[in-house]
Amino acid sequence: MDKSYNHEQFEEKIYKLWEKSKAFMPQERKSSSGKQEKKPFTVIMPPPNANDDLHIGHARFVAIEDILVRYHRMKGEPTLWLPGADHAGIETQYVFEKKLAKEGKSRFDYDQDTLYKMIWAHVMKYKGNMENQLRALGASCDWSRNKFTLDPNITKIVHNTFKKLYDDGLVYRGERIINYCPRCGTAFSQLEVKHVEQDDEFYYLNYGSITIATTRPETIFADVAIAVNPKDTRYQKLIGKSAILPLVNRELPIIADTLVDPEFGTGALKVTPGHDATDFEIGQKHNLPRIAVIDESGKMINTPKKYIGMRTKKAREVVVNDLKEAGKMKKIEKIHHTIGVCYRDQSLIEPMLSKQWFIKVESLSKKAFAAIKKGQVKFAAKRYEKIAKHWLKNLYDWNVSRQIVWGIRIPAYRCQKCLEWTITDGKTPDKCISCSHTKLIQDTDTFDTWFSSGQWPFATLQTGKAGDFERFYPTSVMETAYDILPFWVIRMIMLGIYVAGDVPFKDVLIHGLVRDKEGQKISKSKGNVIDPIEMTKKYGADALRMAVVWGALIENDMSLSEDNVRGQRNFANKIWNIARFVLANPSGKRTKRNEDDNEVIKDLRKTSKRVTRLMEKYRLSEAAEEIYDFIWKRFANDYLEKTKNRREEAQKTLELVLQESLKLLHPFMPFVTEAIWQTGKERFDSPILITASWPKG
RNA sequence: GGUCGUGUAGCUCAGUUGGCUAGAGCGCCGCAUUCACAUUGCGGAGGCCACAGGUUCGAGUCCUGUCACGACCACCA
Repeated sequence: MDKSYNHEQFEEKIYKLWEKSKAFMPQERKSSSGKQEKKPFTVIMPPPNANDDLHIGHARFVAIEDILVRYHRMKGEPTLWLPGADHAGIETQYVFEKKLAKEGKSRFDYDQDTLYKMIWAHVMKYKGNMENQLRALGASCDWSRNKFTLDPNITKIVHNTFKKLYDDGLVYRGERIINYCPRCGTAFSQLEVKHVEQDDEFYYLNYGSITIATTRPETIFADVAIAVNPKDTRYQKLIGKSAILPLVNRELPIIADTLVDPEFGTGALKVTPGHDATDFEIGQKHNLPRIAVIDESGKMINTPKKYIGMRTKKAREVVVNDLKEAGKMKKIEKIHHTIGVCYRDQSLIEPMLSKQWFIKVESLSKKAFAAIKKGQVKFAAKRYEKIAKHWLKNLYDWNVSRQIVWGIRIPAYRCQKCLEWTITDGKTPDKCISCSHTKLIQDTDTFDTWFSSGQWPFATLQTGKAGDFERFYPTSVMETAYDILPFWVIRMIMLGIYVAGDVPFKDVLIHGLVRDKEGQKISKSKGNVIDPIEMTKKYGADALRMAVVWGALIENDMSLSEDNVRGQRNFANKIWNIARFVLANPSGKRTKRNEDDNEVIKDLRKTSKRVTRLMEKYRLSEAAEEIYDFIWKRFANDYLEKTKNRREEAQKTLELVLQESLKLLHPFMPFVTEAIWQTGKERFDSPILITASWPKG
């Protein structure tokens, strides 16, 4: 054995050894007495986006899940960790469009089919890359069951689910105010809109009999009424009268609605149902028309001629100027308020009218809520249960259509004669369901990525090997980051219950983010990124894995610095050198244990017991520290030193303690422990560590 | 405005039904070198556990309030 552990020399070889041993696949381990196999332990990997390298956050989830999986595998449970990749609709298209822009091209230079194929090629490259990075981190997942969200049999399931929802009356196509990003050219769901605070101008405009205040004067042409609060004494006598829209002198009715806040602005609201969600609601109640003055590219329409075609920002300037000239601008104030921006590119979200496919969520979310309440889904950290429940109670109907090509095309076909829609399970229909006309055209929209990934646990198992779904569903634990709890976790519960008839997982383990050593969020713009692959190359996968679970509870954010990784590399070297010491001597024959031997074995058992208990409670950082402390302090610094003048006598005990230490540490640091095991395997109780038996407490 | 959460050594964090003489890693200081490992060993400094009240034989741990910070949500045009 070398003087220090050289990870580069072992990692690839050992990964291949594991794969060859088939340990990554769930093993049938019927006991000799013919009893049933142990209950399987199943984890569906949150599929990383197939559009980029893994980042440090991925390294943390890989470490956490792999630790759990390896632990349960060693306990002899048939263990399945099912890997996959996500096509990540909007994110991937966004990345790809940036790449096109660099070449001076845009998505509008290609037809839908060509663009789709180009993105496909791009994604396939990154998908393979990403999978190799998972291997480099030591992920012991079953590659024979690897899945991609755009696999034909997965999209088939997604189509079926949509059809089922439609047949059950849970899908409708509705004109609603949607969150539209003109730059991305697509609508977003409620969850994909970020709110940021900013200062803006607040314009007070003269509408004849009444003054209104607005931040968006360019939308006045879409006004259809003025609303005041019915209790507002200032305006009560104006209700039923009319106001005059400046610049175009259109008459607007003054109506009363309780949604108007009398404290805000002048207490009078310009009702613009075409470009504001609240106004839309008011408009519906009062049966008002809807006018759109901004189109999908963010340009003005349906306005006086001079504004048509202007971008909204420019239009605002010109309108403000015209209002001033017309003497209709009473005053301008500053206002600090919150606006919606695209979570992807931070550009302003335009609320606008659009026809989209919606899913009625109420019946689904109620069942999901009940499942959590009944404990069918348990959250390892209670505070996330609260958040999940909060979300399930506050969901709007889910807009699942996106105006992008990169995704699963919605199986909705529109009749060219009667304009009715025919929904199928993916097949092109022969004829329209309402008029039997035979010319139909498919909707060009694709599904929200979360609609397909919300079906991931049952979709992956139903399209896997025969019997997988029956054997592994519901899965044991869903481990994922808190920032996608509302996007993903609650949708999986909703759709899992609805389609597969049972919750998708029994436990939810939410992990926190990895931050830099000052506790700052990691981002490319801050320049504080920690590249997991670079760390792996420099210090070894074991060191990185240990570092990303070390020092903070799984559910909390953690700070990581290179020093932490280096420290764990030192620990890997420590166990290597312990082994070097122990394995240097020939295996002892019969030996007499003295008090030191007995004590260390007793402590080993205590440690094993504690570690096991901590693992069951997902307290991985404490388990890691327990093992670290035992191996470094108790075993190396204390016991091992005491054996130096009685090597032969203590040899058997040294080997036993080493063997059990390697087992305890293996889930955390799989490579170095297996490397040692293979070096001295004739002295240990299994030919390969990955499937050796977990120490008894 | 609402919800969730956080404030413990220089830094990053543990401290799970109240018993702590408050811990770990990193950092810092001193000493040790042909011993499995300097990717090391031994020793050490460093904390009114945010603040103020309360419950209790006993509170870092429970309750109330205050202050500070963070995340998320919301129809304030």
